[in-house]
Amino acid sequence: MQKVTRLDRISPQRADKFAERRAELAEAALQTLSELGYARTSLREIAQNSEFTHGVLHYYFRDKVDLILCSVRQYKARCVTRYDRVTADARTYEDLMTGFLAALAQTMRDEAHMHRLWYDIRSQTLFETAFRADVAELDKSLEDMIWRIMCRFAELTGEPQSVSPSAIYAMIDGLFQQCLLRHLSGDSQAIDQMQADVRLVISKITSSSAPPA
Amino acid sequence: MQKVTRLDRISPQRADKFAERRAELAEAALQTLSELGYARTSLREIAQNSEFTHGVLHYYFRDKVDLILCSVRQYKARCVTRYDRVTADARTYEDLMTGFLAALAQTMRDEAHMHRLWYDIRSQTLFETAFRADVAELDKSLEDMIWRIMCRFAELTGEPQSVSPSAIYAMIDGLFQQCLLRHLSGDSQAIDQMQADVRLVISKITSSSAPPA
DNA sequence: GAAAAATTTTGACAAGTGTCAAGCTTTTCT
DNA sequence: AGAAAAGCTTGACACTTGTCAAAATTTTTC
Repeated sequence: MQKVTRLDRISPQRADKFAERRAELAEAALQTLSELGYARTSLREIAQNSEFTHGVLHYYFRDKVDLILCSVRQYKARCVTRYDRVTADARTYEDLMTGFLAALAQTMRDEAHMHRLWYDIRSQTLFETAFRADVAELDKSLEDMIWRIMCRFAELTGEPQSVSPSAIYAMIDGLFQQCLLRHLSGDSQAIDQMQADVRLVISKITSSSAPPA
Repeated sequence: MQKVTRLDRISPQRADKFAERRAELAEAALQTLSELGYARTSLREIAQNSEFTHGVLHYYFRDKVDLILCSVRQYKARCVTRYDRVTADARTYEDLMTGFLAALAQTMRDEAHMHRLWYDIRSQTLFETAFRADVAELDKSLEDMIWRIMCRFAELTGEPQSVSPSAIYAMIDGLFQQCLLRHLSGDSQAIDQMQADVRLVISKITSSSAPPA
């Protein structure tokens, strides 16, 4: 009973064009989602942020979930390699620290709206199973990204890692999320504050010390 | 041009009854929100979780925002004093640690649905200014709660505090949030994992050590 | 117990939602 | 150039949403 649509055909020539449009519409969806949030984003609103009308969305996507899933995947692709240059360039502990903190600050300033969308969708995942797999995958990618940086820190100090990848990611993510809320609420000191906090926490984490008896 | 409604009268006798109904309906709202999430919670759905019909909501609340705000405040009242018994009872570092970790685990098991609502609404705050003040206040209360525990840790070790209240809260919140997502996704090890992570992080944080040069 | 006030239900409204099918326009193929 | 396919628009559908007013009911007051 499966209806045959454009989505099932695999014309190798046309596939590019089709995928291109999908990406274009997914981009419009990202734009809309980051502006309005998940709860208030409608297909018509998304279409208005593109150069097409709302009907076209069902030509390129099975349904709303399919569209949003595609958007999230597209967001991910841009997101995960963002900090790797920082790791590669740093030659000293302080170099790496400064570079990492600067990258965090720049992300906060330039991509605040995209990141609030990320947190919004991740919260949706607490209720809806639909996005769960994709969100978990993206979350893992971010964790890996942070872990690469922490490994570089460990190399530069000579100390071994003692905190697990997922834990250190969760902590930095928590600090970032807190900063995002303050930043969007108009707190001009939010970014500086976060930088100081992250610096201190990393210094604590990367130094070995016996836990108290 | 302000319309006179029941909300403006201050019959000192009746005020209790009125507030009681409000609380009752706010409770139904909490129930619904924690089950469906913010995006899919409607007034009719809330009414169905109460013993009234949907129309009554506009008798007791100005609008939907008023109702949800009231719910959040009600949620807060129960939430913030939850861990204070742990602090009071503990006589040793290990006591306090065990008690705190047990309280975290119990919260995760018993109140997972309520806490996903909390994260959902906090994410809404990234887009909407309506809840911002209340969310910030509740967030601060939770921060204070965590800080009281950390102060007790500091007392028991004799070491001074070095990480700011907001930073330590953000980190533990991050760990809790990560655990919540795993827990709701069916990961049976999520709680144990969180306990181990929190234990390690607190031990790192509460021990003094010079940051690397 | 009747009048007045408070409470609750009912039903409607205008607006917005995801979805889809029919038709129009453009591109592609032979 | 003509036929066929792909791309896109339009308009409708069934349904849900927040809001509100009028009526029905219960409670209080005198």
